[in-house]
Amino acid sequence: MTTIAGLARAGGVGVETVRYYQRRGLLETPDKPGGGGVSGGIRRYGKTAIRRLRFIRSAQAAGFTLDQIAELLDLDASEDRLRVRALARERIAALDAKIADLVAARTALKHLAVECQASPTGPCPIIAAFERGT
Amino acid sequence: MTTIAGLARAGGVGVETVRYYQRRGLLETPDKPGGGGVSGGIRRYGKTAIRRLRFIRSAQAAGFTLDQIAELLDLDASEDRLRVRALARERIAALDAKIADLVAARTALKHLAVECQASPTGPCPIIAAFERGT
DNA sequence: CTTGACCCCGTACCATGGTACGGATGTTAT
DNA sequence: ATAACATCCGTACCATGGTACGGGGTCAAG
Repeated sequence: MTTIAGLARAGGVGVETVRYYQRRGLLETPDKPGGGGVSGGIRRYGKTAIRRLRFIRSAQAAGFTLDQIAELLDLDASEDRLRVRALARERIAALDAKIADLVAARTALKHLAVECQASPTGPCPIIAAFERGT
Repeated sequence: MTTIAGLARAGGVGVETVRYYQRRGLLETPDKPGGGGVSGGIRRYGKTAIRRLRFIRSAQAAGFTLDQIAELLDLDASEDRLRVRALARERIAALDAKIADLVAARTALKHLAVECQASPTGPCPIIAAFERGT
């Protein structure tokens, strides 16, 4: 049981980020303590919260948006594995597309950089390629 | 010589995007015509503008930010090829890092998806992996 | 019983790359 | 000359994922 700062530390994020996730509905905001109607002041977070925060971070690392992560968290509760797999497949396809784009860009740029170094006269091939719309 | 709509079409972007690039200083805003002080109304764009717009689009495809593209455009004028190569190398390194991240995410996710399909009992491996922080 | 550190909450702001609105003015076709 | 349409320009808004601010409350140590 820690405070919000401890939770944030456990998840490797800032306190403000935790609060942001709460606003987004990704993390729940626990009730304040004070067993008898006393409006106690400071919320406490347990292992569930930490697990959830880690979930968010690693799903994010897999490229899911916060909206998609919200859905995954719901699916965690509903155990709809088909839908989870569908989301995973979608994400894989998107990652494949993105990777292909980046590899193409990288290859082209690398080629141009080599060319530019090799031929120090005339217009810069990198700039020229961009001007041709390549 | 076309209007802003023609320029936008030539670059495959919307008119508002052209105007946005102008605001960002990436494209110049030509003087309005009207040779004798008459404040003529409609700006005209030539091949230079089209080339510049294409430049922006293709540099963007290589992952440069608009700020970096602004610098590249300046370098185009100054012919500082060393700096251009430096920017290109930076970009290549960033692309490599990004690609590695995405490939790792893709591989992990793919693995989990297969696993999830293979073992339809117990907790969903995809969800479980995220909860472990993988 | 005060000081200092931390928490709470609403609200505002940031970067990035646009997209939309709307009144005024310009241009073109009929 | 008048309707229809495009351009101009300032300004506001959008999504995404945060980050910062400021006034007030709470809590533990000294």
